Amino acid sequence: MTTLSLLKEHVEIMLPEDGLQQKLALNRPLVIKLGFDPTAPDLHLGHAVVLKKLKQFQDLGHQIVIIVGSFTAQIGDPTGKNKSRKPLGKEEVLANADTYIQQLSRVIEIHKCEVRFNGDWLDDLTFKEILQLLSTITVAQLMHRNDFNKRFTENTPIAMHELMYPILQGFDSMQIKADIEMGGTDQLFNCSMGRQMQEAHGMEAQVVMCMPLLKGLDGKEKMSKSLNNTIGLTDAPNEMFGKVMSIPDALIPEFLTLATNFTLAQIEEVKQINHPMDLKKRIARNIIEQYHDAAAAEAAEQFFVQQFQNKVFDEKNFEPVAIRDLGLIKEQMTLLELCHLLKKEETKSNIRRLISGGGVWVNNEKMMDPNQVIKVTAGTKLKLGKRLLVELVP
RNA sequence: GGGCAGGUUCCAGAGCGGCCAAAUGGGGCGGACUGUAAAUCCGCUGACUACGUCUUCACAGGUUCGAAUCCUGUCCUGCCCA
Repeated sequence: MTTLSLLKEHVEIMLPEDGLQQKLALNRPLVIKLGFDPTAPDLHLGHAVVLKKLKQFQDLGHQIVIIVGSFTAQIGDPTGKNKSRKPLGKEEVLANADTYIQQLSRVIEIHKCEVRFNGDWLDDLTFKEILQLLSTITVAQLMHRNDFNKRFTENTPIAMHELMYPILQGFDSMQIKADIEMGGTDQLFNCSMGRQMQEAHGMEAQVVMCMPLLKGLDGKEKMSKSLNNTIGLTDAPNEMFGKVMSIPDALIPEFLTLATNFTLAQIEEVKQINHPMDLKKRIARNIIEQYHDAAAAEAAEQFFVQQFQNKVFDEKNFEPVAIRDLGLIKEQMTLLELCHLLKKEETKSNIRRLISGGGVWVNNEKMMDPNQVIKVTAGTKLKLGKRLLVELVP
């Protein structure tokens, strides 16, 4: 396979179409830009699609520049959904950037990347300079952006500063003299703004490469933290396995090409597997191999088969929780109280509903009365909802 | 600046003086079925010291025995006009 076709693999949008080969023809390390907002610093498989592509560039000796949107985070990429975003403090930005970078290193070689904060150049812009920037962009151009257009025609508000977001992102590209900007297809507009601005300022326009957006566990929306349909890069193996098994079958081809690291030949091979369930298992294992290791993948599969398919409530599948760590030391308490201690993030009302709805088992027996008093003793096994399995230990 | 229409629970969207913690749909969470798939069916979906209590319908006051619903002011949004 040629370098070009390898790099083009899975790419959904390339702007201009022959841009990549032209850049490669320059025969020098290219500056590849990837930006992110340091808001929700949890990377998932959706991000990984783009990151894996970056890794390919990196392996070929190109320079990756990560832009931390320390400034733009305060605006927020206008999706229309995030209402008023509270400005992040400096420490918060740094902390988020840190965890983010740490997670990036699960896919790319972070020590070879350059990390820049766009506050470095955006913070100090004067109003005059800003106006100069703005003068190269027309309202009609901005309105081409899908999101703006939609909101405008639907009479939902668009704040002025939201219009600035793509422009600032374009400015970032000017600053670092990006040759290529990568992103998901949802970034197409923002990225092409960079092209236009670079050109307007006498620079060579960057090439825009957009990767497809991986769908989330619900099979409908794109994978996104706020939709709670993600498989996180740092998720535990068992969690990853279960999540992959729960995707709708219709999503299999997409996961196969975008979430696994199978080669095209391997994909063809794996596709021969008949039962969708087995196919998903294969995918799940591959994903865990990428972010953990083969042994973990093996173990996760075993766990899954035993726990959810054979419904064997094996001792070792229960997560041990020390009674003394529960915080409340009482010999007896109501089921409600105990469950709440095990699922602190839920409201008691929710726990109550969970119990009354038949979602709680104690020692393999369904308990539907929240007020049932039970003895808190070591060896007690609880199942709360579909996922949480707990065994009390001293 | 003027005229008009609006701001309701996670979202969309009813309600327009008591039967409203608020219809309906979506989403979410449980349960049945299953392959932790899809489809289908059932229950739940403000909080709590829970057969009762408390806090919600932009905000602040007011009228009423009683307000999401009426009045006044404020803030916010959209449309039209300037």
